[in-house]
Amino acid sequence: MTNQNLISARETFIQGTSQIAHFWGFPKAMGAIYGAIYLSPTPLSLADLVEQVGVTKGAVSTNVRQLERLGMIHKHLVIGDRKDYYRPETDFWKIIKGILQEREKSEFDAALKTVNASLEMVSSLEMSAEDTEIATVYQERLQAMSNFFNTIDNIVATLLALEELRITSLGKLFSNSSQE
Amino acid sequence: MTNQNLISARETFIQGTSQIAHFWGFPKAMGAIYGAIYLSPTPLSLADLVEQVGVTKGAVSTNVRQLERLGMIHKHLVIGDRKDYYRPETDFWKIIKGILQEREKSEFDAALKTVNASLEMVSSLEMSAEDTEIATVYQERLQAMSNFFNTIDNIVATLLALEELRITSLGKLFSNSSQE
DNA sequence: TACTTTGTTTAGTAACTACTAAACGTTTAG
DNA sequence: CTAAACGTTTAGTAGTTACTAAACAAAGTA
Repeated sequence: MTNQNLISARETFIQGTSQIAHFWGFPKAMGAIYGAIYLSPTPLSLADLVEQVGVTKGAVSTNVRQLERLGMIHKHLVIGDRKDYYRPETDFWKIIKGILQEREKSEFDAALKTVNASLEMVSSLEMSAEDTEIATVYQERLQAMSNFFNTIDNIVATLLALEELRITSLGKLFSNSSQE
Repeated sequence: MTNQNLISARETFIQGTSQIAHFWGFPKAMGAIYGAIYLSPTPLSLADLVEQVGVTKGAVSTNVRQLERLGMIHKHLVIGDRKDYYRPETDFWKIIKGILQEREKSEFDAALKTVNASLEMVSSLEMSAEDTEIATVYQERLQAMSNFFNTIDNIVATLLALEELRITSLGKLFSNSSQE
């Protein structure tokens, strides 16, 4: 690739994915690496990534492993070539689903459990009249939060299920065209 | 409040909101402070929060300001009392809407702009035959990502609009009961 | 056998974040 | 006018994170 416009477009994009990653709490290099792989017409080697992203191969090695774990990239092995190449997962719905299951889901559920645990603690034993009033407020508030979390959970599950079924009519409602 | 069950329920809950906050990239103390305010039947002062959360008043001061900026709590001023009291915003949909508008929206849009900027860079000038092929791939991939972001944007906007209209039938579909 | 190529792991570090302790400013009360 | 009450701001710090540089491991090649 020799065209300067393409190179600067790539650099701008990599810069962009880097920022996005940072915003969502991932390492910046991780976002940059995904950006480089995502844009490349051909699978990239570790050495390619070192050159395009500008970090050491150690950093590429660890970040690439994370990306693969999240299902954002895939190993592409070439026979008779010792290098590992990587190609992007381009189905973002699939990526989101994987991340929600792997990362969010676990932490999210843990948080929900804590709220429910508090809720159970309030529903027991006798107490003074004043404290009974407080307990009532606690129950209301904790229940409201628990319900909200369940609602979010259901919405996410529904969205992913819809995408899973590739319901294009709803997709068009949301001007979906990422995979047409 | 004297009942030990209520106190430990509160502590568990505060611990929980603290974890949630940390998971989403906010300070732990911020989550804990919101937890304390959320649960309290009466508005809490800065001194109350210092006691319940266990951080210094400096930390409470700064975190409380953040929470107010995000619309998660509200100042509750009492006439003839110099203290500031805080009460929780209990409508989580409202909170999410505020956060999406304030924090996500800005950063999210910036990221989207970068992708579109890269896209524009590719659509210009003549280049070698080889590079033209690359440019085609770039355009496809960048366009796909741009479309995906717009889809997400539309879904979020739709969800918030639905909640705004309080469409209870859909709410029931998702077992929504946080604000009934 | 020794040398090269490739990826991984480790020790050290620079930058960042969120806190504490304490100084500070402002308002109210005596 | 002084002192107390309250909230904010600042200087310093401990903990965390994501990186680099370099040692290391493994596997092919001369």
